[in-house]
Amino acid sequence: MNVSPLEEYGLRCAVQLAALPRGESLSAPEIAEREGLSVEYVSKFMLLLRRGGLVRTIRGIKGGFLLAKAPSEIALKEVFDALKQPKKAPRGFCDSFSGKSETCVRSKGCSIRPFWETLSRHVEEFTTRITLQDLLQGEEVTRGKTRAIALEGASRLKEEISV
Amino acid sequence: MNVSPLEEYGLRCAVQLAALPRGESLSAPEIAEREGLSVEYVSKFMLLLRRGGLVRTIRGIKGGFLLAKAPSEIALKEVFDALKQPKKAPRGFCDSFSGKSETCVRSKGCSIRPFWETLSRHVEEFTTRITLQDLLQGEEVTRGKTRAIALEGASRLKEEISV
DNA sequence: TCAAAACAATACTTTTTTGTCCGGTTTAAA
DNA sequence: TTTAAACCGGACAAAAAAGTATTGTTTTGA
Repeated sequence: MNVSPLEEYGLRCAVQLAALPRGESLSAPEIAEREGLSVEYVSKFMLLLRRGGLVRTIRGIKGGFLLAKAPSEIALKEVFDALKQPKKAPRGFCDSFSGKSETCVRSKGCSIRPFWETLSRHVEEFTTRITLQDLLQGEEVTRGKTRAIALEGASRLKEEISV
Repeated sequence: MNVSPLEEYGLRCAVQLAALPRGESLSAPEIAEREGLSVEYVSKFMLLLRRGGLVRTIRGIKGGFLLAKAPSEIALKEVFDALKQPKKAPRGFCDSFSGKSETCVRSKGCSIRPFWETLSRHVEEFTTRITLQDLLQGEEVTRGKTRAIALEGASRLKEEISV
């Protein structure tokens, strides 16, 4: 239950692009310089982000990267999804079954799944609602928005319960 | 942002112990059998859980493992903490600074930290409040409790805001 | 007392992930 | 048309994590 380097650095690079004036681009060496990473490594993230449709590239000398959409249109979840390991499906509880068995031993009556599902849902809610724009606007806005999400989610729960 | 095998399997093994009648123990081969894991692997988890103070062991033939506390006294967070890699501090955003710099490049004005902190706090809230006992009691109870936690957290937020 | 079964702990192997390297293509400008 | 700077993308190396093996210690009971 932790953040992979790919996720952190990739998000940081995306934020760098989000901070640019609309229409401007940034080259890999420039991003690498700003984030203190190697150019090669940054290139790797950017390729993933491009394949995920979040970033457009300009080739040739004077080339670089820019966001494919406005920062306010890009949810953090999109960034994380783009950065996921290409082959590997993401691990949740119960996805994995252990070596000896053909399928999850507890396909039925799993004691862990309900907890895991609820938690995942909350995380997903956050990451789909917070955008690059929100991060740009800094601490105040991010905290404010997360509060709003929590409150709203809670009212929805209340309704579900009272029905 | 995913669950490590250690965390999942370790928690499962803990749940196996929680399901036992009070005072009874379970041997590594028995746990391994029930979870479809190798005995050696299970032993590894159990060692971590013991070092974390969550599990007591009985040595010798007829030996085994049992919880050191009542299932209702063991929060999931304790289990996860015990299973963390011994040396490695957990990765959060901003913990890591990249190769070239001595400290995090964005020690000040980090655009990612407030988001990350808020999310972590929520996750922590869940894992400290849900216990092994809750998992045992099944889907209904777990879902109900997670709802309650969400609602309560939201009211607290409301107070903070209105002050 | 001895053997069998179980925990203890560390070393080892395999797999996955992280991060780098390098030969290729594209494009702007001299 | 040549050159330099940048992206492309797969191969490769290094580090971390997952999972196994092994050797040793403890205890029960024949």
